Amino acid sequence: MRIDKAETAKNGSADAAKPARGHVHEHVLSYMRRGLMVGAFLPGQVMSLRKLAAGFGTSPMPVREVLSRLVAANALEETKGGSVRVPRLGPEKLSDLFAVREMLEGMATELAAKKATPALISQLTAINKQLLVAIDKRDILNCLSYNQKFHFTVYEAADSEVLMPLIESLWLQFGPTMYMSLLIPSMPWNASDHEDILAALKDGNAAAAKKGIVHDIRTTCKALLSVAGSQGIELPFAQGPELQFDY
Amino acid sequence: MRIDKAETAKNGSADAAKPARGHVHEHVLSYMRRGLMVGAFLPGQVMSLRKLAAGFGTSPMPVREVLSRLVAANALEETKGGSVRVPRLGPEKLSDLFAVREMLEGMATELAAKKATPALISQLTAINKQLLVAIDKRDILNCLSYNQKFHFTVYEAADSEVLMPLIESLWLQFGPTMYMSLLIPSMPWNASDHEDILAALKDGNAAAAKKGIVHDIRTTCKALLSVAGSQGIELPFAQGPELQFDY
DNA sequence: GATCTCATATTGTGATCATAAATGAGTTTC
DNA sequence: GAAACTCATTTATGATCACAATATGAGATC
Repeated sequence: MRIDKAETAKNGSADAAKPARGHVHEHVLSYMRRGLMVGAFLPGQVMSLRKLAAGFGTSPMPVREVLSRLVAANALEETKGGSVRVPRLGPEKLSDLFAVREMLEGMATELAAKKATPALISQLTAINKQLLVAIDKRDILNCLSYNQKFHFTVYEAADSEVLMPLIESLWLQFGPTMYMSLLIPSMPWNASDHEDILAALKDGNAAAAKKGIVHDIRTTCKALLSVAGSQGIELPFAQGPELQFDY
Repeated sequence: MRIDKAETAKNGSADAAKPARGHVHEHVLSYMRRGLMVGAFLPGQVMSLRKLAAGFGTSPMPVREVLSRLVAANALEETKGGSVRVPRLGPEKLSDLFAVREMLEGMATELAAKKATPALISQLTAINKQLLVAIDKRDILNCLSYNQKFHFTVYEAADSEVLMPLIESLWLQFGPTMYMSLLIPSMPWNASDHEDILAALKDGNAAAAKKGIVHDIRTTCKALLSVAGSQGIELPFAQGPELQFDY
């Protein structure tokens, strides 16, 4: 897809199909955030400003802003040449990342448990049911989506404007690696801890809920490290799949 | 200071005094990061793209990128109109912020204590001595500078690429409020916990070091909340002082 | 005297351009 | 045959422009 100069330059004429009124970068940002968490971009992949812009059908400007923000959130890193790419996470950084996850997400879960409502619990139950379906179908995209939705729904209930952005930053960082690891046959797919978390939330047992999340995170980390250690996680694709999933 | 069209447009001619070779935004970013931590910008202050650019003697472009990144780091917030400003922190957000600080910086200190070298300890001792001088002279800028340098030197020793950016994000968030509070006469200035931390590091006592940092953070939080609660923290300046300090 | 209205100035946003660095392919050389 | 060099393409970057939305301030009205 290419940018047609004649169309973009005189966008003031016709082209009523342009609802984007000065908030193009928001759309690009949310797309890329979701894409990072769900496997649209792979570790090591370099992001070309112009190519991405062409893909979105915009000028490079909004994409520049978005990439800047993602670099600031440590979701992307800049190369020596000024390009940005999806970071490759080594074992040390991966365990660092997950140790901080345990801390932050454990704290958020504890807070959330103290404010949990029946509505929240039924919502989480529904999400988890959809997650189980995705796991059963071995549908990576929806698996990642619903797992993310489950966790973030819990954390959202903590109602902390400070914790949430930090947690999001962490998820953006390990998202691409997580996707890669799910492609490896030996990687275990399970959401068994979610049941315990739900039970703890029903009981209003904050400590147990926290313990459940921490265990979930620790299990994921171990699985990730084992597949990252055995084989070098190097896959044949240069680009992830189309970003289409029903969440 | 204004941008002279004739000079900037044809920068390829003479003007050998332009070391900035495609890394202008880096300079702007580090300046603004430090400025936020040290009181060059005040809570509620709106940042004008063009005015800032004129102040830096550049086009608005590098400033746009920097402001974007600071928004992404939650150091600045965007208004409804698309402008960005320094956030005003309410008591709830302030205590949220400091609760997370305790967690993250406590963890970093624990890690640092396990890797502490004599060189680090003597370095910290020197910084703390300078901090005490700044406190004695009631020099706000250097007080904030050296306090920040003390803390960050500890955290840097933890050697975690994950923790450090998160902690920096937190400091950028409470920096302006911290500066404001130091202007209030009733605000206590002390670094008494730093001695305990140094002692704990010398002993290789990670738990004690962590406890020291947590106590330091908690004390700061209480002081901040008390002055924020009593008076509404509203100061006569529209802009902070010039950014000049010898750190 | 306070409020509303409207003209003006200022703002951010996206597009485009110029430039220099970096990348990569192609060729040459040892 | 492998290493190194050259050149063309692609890259990000900063500056500038056009436009729409917002904020500002003066003037008129109640």
